[in-house]
Amino acid sequence: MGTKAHHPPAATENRLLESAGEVFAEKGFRAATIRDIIRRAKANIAAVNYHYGDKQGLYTAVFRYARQCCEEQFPVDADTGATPRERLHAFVRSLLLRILDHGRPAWHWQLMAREMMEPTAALDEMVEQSIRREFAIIATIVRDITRLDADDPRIRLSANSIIGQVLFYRHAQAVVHRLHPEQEFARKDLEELAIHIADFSACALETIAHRQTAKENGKRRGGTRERSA
Amino acid sequence: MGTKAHHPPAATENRLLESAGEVFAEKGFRAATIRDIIRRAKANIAAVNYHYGDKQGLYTAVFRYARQCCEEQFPVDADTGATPRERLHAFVRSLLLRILDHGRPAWHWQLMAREMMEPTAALDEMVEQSIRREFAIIATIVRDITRLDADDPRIRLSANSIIGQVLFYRHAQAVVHRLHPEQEFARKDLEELAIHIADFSACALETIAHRQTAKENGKRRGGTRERSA
DNA sequence: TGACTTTTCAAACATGCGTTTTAAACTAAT
DNA sequence: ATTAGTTTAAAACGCATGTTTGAAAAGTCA
Repeated sequence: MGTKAHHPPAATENRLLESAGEVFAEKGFRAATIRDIIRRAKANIAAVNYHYGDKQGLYTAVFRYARQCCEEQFPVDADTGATPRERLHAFVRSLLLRILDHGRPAWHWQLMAREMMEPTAALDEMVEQSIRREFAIIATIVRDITRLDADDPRIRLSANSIIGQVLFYRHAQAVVHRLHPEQEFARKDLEELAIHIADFSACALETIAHRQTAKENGKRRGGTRERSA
Repeated sequence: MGTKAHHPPAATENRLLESAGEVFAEKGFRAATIRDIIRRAKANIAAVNYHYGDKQGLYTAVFRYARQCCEEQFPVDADTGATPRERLHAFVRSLLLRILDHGRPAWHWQLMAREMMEPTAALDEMVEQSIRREFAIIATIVRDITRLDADDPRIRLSANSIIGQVLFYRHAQAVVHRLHPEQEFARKDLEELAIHIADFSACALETIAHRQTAKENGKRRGGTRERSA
């Protein structure tokens, strides 16, 4: 009851979700004001309470809306590319573009970044329904390149390393801009950035892979682990 | 006028800075309330306006205080270790411990992480007086390992990759915990983590270095750049 | 059209916030 | 002890915010 009975409308609800997404992403949950949201949405102030109960209800609705948009716009391209190295590049590129591309749903990932830093209940839902799946994909790629055992902790660590390199440009964007003002992140720059991160990571993973095969070849010779520094 | 004329006191000011640091780090500037701060500091509500003018003044004071504490507690250990690889490990370890160690000034880096995401004027000061110097250090290490030209963009990109791997565990801490609840970040785990990140990065950098020397040896043969995928 | 539901609207309410004010308590020098 | 200067204390002010209210408007179906 309430959410049906009209096909063309729901326009206010959509405008509300879009505006709320922008404002929540820009200001954060607390600093965002309902009055600002409804002004952008050209709606009345009581609309948010009528449709979503209260501010928190609107917030969680925005989150569901964002995830839904993200998924239909960027289907998880797990099998793009034949070689593991190509799949690594595809993964990095996809994540990087989603995070930084100045395209339409620009606020989705800004919201997610906020949640990562200051988690609410919305983050749990997001982890279980999106992030865990993505992590499994990159973990598989890492495993294919390194040929490590599935439960080797280095797989998890390496996957974190790769994701961390990408997310850096979202979380520390302000610092990067201040540190290197000349660097602008147009589409072309993002492509080069994706190539670097994928290459950087692939080099590391392949070295680990070589160690692994070397150890397997000389199994009997020694049980000690090699170290770096 | 006002900040002298008493040696033993200034106790309220210090308690105010400590409490404010905690609260600002936990809640963010906007969500933090003066009443919460002065309650923890066991001070009167007018104290913050008397000593720092207003809430914003307290915030910037807290930032200066945090940077000062950080610097005297963790002097930049640029020359620790002989080989570039050892220096890389020392750098990563130092940054990782500062960011995640549950030691005393726990809120300093949480504050910084907030500033990175939602920059105010305080970030500019921080970039110029701390971050830029740290970035130069890691850039030098990268250059020593790869032997790239000082102005090669790959140096900047690789430095970002290294820092990104470390900062990931601060910025996405909530996600990491939800994804792998079994992983706890005690001191021992942090040491292992530092070894992984340093090793992962060193492997990547050394592969880049090998490419570089190979290219220098066969200079005349071709001007095309090698690509990854 | 006319009863009925759903949505929009403007105004008011209650609360928590940063800030100001006024005075009291304390400290130290004369 | 008196005085001047500094710090603390409690109460109040003004304002912006989330939320509620009650009625008007729009839409739906007979």
